[in-house]
Amino acid sequence: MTAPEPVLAARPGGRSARIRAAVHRAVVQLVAEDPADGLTVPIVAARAGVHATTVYRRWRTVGELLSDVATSRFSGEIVVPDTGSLRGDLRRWAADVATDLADPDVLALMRAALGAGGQQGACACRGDRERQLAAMIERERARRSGPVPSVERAADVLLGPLYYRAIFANAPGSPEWARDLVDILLPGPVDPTDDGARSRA
Amino acid sequence: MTAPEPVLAARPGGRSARIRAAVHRAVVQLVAEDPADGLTVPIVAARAGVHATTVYRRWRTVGELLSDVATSRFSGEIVVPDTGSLRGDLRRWAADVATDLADPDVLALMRAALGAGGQQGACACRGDRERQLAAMIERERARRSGPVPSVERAADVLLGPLYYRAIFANAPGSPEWARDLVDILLPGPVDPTDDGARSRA
DNA sequence: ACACGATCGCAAACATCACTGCGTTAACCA
DNA sequence: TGGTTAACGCAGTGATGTTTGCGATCGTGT
Repeated sequence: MTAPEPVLAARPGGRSARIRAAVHRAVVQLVAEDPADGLTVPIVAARAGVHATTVYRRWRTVGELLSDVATSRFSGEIVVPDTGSLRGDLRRWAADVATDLADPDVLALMRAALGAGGQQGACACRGDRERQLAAMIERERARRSGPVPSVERAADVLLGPLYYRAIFANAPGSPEWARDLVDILLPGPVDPTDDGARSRA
Repeated sequence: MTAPEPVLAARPGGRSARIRAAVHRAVVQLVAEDPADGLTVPIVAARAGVHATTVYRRWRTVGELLSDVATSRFSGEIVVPDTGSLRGDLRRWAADVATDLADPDVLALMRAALGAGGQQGACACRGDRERQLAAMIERERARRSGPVPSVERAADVLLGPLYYRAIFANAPGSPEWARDLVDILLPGPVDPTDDGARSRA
């Protein structure tokens, strides 16, 4: 009642932020270098130029650390486009996601987060993407009155193939391929004006 | 030229097979019990009633062990149906895969194999499924002369959503939902006789 | 049934990891 | 600008994981 927000107000100051960034960077590097090799706290700490104790205190286990890194990496990296139509939005967005998933380092991070982070890690990898999908579909629902695909179906048809190819087939799809996935979700003739390709105008 | 197959003929006799089975069973159990907890060789060995040395010698790392277990688990578990039509085959097969993926233990094993096994683990989880898909499509190609979807597209539309829901969304689809995925791959009116549901006749 | 050799169990040595106080640094606030 | 305290560095310790050499066991072919 006295102070505005007294409880649990952390101290995200300069040093903490610097250490957090260094550790995150170290994790990304190490996972990219040798995905199979078991990641341990001392190794990460050494690479980050930080003491292992610090890592143990901020992130209890390697799994939590990986989940945290994955959450940061897969949040805000892609922006929701606004082309004026759902088809155009989805096409550009799918192409962007495909481009992002084409980076081997990203794949290594996702696999590591899935393995060590379990349920937590899985959510870290897909949470933001599904939210973006929901935002685009919700916007379309407000725009038009006709039938709009559900978020679930959009995730099945778009994120399913995208993530499957990247993680399991280890052959990330091209942006063009990803763009065409939208035609599975939205049947009917393709309106040339609803293109997700970078307009040169 | 002298002996039939002299070189590198291992000794897959009774004891080796027994130990292999015990270790595999231990891995499945432990991964199912606590997916996030880091799996180590001593822990697996203790559960299997085998000495850690043996595990270290047969499988060099935990990653290789997990890949091996995943390969065994995801091979031969599902048989390729033969209903007489591609649509029927795929519908029943997709439903079977969905049923298999609904087991939390299977999900835990897949995540662990992805994390520790890397590329190897990923292939272990999808290899047999994609081969089955190719077999069904190849059979259809020999049966009819019309257009038949490619294996790649079938994997995108069927395995993509199936695996995505299981691994990332942690909400495995129902067999009925999986069955309907086939209608995305094979457009046109659904022939009632081409059903993948268990016929009660 | 016998001999050969691959595989396993065992124990010890070694390396690494995970955790715990305590002193020090530096971010936050008045 | 100075005090307060959360967060970090440090060193030591117990626990755990990994490797290696040797003797024993059990499958395999004759």
